[in-house]
Amino acid sequence: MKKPPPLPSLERLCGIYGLLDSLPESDRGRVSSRELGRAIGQTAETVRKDIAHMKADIVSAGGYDPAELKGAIASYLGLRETRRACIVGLGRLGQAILRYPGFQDAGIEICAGFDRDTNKLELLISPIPLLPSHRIAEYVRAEKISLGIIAVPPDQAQITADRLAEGGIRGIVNFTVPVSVPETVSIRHVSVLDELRILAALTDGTA
Amino acid sequence: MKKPPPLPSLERLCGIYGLLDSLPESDRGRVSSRELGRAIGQTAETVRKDIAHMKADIVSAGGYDPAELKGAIASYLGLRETRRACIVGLGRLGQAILRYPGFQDAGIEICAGFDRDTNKLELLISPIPLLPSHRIAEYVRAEKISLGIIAVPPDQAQITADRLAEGGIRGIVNFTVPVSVPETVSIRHVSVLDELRILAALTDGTA
DNA sequence: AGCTGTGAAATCTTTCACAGCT
DNA sequence: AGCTGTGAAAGATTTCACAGCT
Repeated sequence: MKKPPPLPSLERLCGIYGLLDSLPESDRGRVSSRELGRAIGQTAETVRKDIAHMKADIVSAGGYDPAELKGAIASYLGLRETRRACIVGLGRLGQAILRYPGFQDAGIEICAGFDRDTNKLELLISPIPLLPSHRIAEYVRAEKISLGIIAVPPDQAQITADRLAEGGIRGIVNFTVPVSVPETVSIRHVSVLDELRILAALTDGTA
Repeated sequence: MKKPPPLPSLERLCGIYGLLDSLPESDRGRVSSRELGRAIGQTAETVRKDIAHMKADIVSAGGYDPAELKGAIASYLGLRETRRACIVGLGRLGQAILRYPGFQDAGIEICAGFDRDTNKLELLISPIPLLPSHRIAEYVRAEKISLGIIAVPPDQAQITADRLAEGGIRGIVNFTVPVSVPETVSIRHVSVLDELRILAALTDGTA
């Protein structure tokens, strides 16, 4: 990407990209910054600024062309080439992600699953390789996997992160407790509980 | 809460709260702003400012007492009384959340599940009531459920949000495509795909 | 020695306002 | 009439720096 955009802007652009991606192909009309903003809970100006950040030549006659905008975002964010990702932890959550159909044509390829329990590995049916967790570092490195998803029990979170880091992973989506990683690794923590608590705080009686 | 804190601060406080919550009870030592910051990826100053926002009387002799800090955050954010939540969509993801053990003693009580497919409702075994989706509004209102989780297929996301809103829900965690809700409802969108894309952008060759 | 609390500065983001284009 | 692009203003957040406490 030409110049690292502010993180909030990057997050919004990814949201917009996902939105455009889920738009039916048939939707030939143009889309305005106001509509985009409403969909992701932002103002039209913020959306325009985000788009302006990209400094892409976008035709903006009465709104944007969805396909063109999507392409511009993809180029800007480096989403053009598919990134290889793996999941560690094949419990309920891990399997749900493993089976999530949305990764098709989304620029992300889930190409391996890991679990500590070798019995489980044999029972699960999957089109992609499922391997024991002790092979994470080796396999990630060999297969040039750059992104990882952690969906293991809390007490295994840190060792999982360590193994991924050892394999040279670049980014981690962490569904468990916070872990520490080397500076070379970007990490995104996601927690339903945290989200629910944020909502609880936002909506308590006094608010 | 005394005064609505900035959203980023609120998010961090929730993160810290979760962290303290997952700390072993035995951990009698005090915890410093630096440690907390490292765990959630922030500077010590930011953490201190967040804590200062609460204007709580916290003893801060060489760090904070975990239990005291946790209690202060709980009071401040209105996390003291348990909030009732429901899940809509009992596919793989919905079930994973339904079965997630972490809600115990976490101030959130998942007290109903909904799905469009009545066959599925009968097959699933659950200690909490599972009901058909058309009953959402009625049940949410009757049972005073204030938070909802949307884990349905994309094409049902909007109608699900509408039903939750109709039932008077206060907040929604949305795992699907963006939906629009009345201003009375707070919404948090969470998407693995978005997170992976953000990481992809953050870690592409040029970064 | 280490840690917190906090004003002040610096930085980053968003909003406003309006010119220009279709 | 509606929409984008963008400088300038406003606003919010983070970082700095240091006094004060244990």
